[in-house]
Amino acid sequence: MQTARTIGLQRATLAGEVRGEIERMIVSGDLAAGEKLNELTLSTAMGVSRGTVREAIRSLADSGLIDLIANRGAFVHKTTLAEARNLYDLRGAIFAMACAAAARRLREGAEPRLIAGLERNLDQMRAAHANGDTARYYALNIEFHDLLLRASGNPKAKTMYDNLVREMHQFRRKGLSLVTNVAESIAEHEDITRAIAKGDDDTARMSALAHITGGFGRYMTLAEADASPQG
Amino acid sequence: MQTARTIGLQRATLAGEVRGEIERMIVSGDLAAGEKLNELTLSTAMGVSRGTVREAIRSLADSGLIDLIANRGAFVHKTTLAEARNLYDLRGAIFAMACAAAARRLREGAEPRLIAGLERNLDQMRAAHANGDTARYYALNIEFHDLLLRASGNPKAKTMYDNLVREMHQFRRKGLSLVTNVAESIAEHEDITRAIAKGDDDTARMSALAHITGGFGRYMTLAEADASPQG
DNA sequence: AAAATGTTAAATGTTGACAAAATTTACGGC
DNA sequence: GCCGTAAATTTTGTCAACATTTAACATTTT
Repeated sequence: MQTARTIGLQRATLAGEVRGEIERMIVSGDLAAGEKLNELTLSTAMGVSRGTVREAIRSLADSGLIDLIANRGAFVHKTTLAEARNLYDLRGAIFAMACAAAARRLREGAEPRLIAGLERNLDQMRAAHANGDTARYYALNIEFHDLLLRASGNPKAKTMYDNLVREMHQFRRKGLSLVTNVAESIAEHEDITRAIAKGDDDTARMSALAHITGGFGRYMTLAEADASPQG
Repeated sequence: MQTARTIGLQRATLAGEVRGEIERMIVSGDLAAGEKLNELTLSTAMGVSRGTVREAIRSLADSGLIDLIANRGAFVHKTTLAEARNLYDLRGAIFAMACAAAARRLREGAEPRLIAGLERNLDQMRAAHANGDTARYYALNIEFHDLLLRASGNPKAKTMYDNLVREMHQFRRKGLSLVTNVAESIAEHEDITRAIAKGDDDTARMSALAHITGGFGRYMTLAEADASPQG
C-alpha cells in the first residue's frame, strides 16, 4: 500500500498540513482576495512555528493562489476578469489536450473502462438534471472532467488543471457558474464522449475546446452584467 | 521602472538567488538526474544557511525540476520518455492556445507590432539556416515562441510554457533536438505567422499544434533509436 | 551464511532568536 | 491644519540549534 509519503500529497509533513489548511481558508473565503497573510498571526493561531507557515505560504505562491512581494509579505491573489479569461483559455487548452490524449490511448487499447465510466456519469447527470439536483450535478460535472484528465495518462496535466480550477475559486464562490446552461453542457459532454469512444482525437479535442469556451461565454455574460467578482 | 521585487522574478531575496543557482546547476547538468541534493552540503558550498537552501529546493520542487520525499530528501527529477511525451503534449496545448489568443488579440487591434516582429524573426532565421549557423537558429527559434507567448497576453501561460521547456533539459542536453528538420520547422513558423496575420485563430491554433507535434515526432524517432536520455 | 534485531551516525523537520527592512506613529516646522 | 522627517514598532529575511526520522552498520540468532 502506498502511503502519503511516497506520493505527492505531502501530508506526511507539518508544513504540508499547514499548506492544506491555508489553502482551504483561501478557497472557502475565510481569507479574502487581496488580504495580507501575517506569518506570526498564522503560526500562533495554528500552533506551529513561523518557519513552517512560511514554507506553506511559499508553496502556495508557486501554485498561484498567493502573491509574494519581497520584504512586504504574502497576499491572497486577486483574480481580475482579464485573468479569468486567461485561466479559462489555459484550462480549455489542457482539457482539450487531455481529451485528445484519452481518445488516442483508448484507440491504442489503454483505458478499457473509460467509456463505461463516462456513460455512467452521463446517465447520472441527466438524472440529476431531471430532478433539479444542482449539487449532485456539480459533483458529477467535476467527476466527468476528472475521469478524462486521468484517462489522458498525463498526471502533470491533471495537477495543472486542478490548480487552474482552484485559482478561479473567487468567481465560483459568487455562484455565477451555477446558472450555466445545464442541458447544453450535458450535450457537449455527450459530444466529447462520442468522439473519444470512436478514438477520434481531433474531434475530441475540438469538442472539448468548444465545451470550455462555451462555458466561459455563458459565464462572461453574467460576470459583465455583475461587474466585480467580489461584488 | 519595475524592479525585480515587484514582478515575479524573486531575485530580491537570497533564497531566490539560491534557487536560480541550483536551477542552473540542474539544467546545465552539474547535478545529474536522480542525484540527491544534500541541504547541508549545498548551504556550506554557497555560504548560506540551510533554511535558505531548503526554501529554494521547495520552490524548485513545485516547478517540477525536483522530487521531494518526506524525511528522505530532494532528488533531481528524472524525466522518462513517457513523461517527455506528456510534456510535449502540454507544451503543444499551451503554445496552440497562445497562438490562437495572439491571433484574436491582433484582430482586436492589440499587438500592432507583432507581425513585423515575427516576419523579422523569420528573415533572420532563414538567413541563419542558409549560413548553417545552428546556435543562432536556436536562439531565434526560442525568440519566435517567446514572441507569441507574450503576444497571447497570458503571462501565466508563458510561465507554464517556460517551466515545461526547462523540464525537458535532460533531453535537450543530448543535443537530439538539434538535428530536427530546420526547413520544415521554418515552413511551419510561416504557416503560423500567416494565420495570425489574418487574425484566424482556429488556423493559428491548428498550425501551432502541428508544429509542436511535428517536432516531437522528429525527435521521438531519434530518441527511440538512442534509448535513454542520459546515454 | 543469511536474516533479523539493536545501535549509531547522518540527514531532514521544526523551532526560536537575531538582523534587516518596511510600516506606523509621533513630532516639529510651515 | 497639513506635510515631511525621524523615531518606534511591526514584520519579514536569515540563521543556528534542537528534535525526529531515516539509513547504515554491527551484533546476535537461526
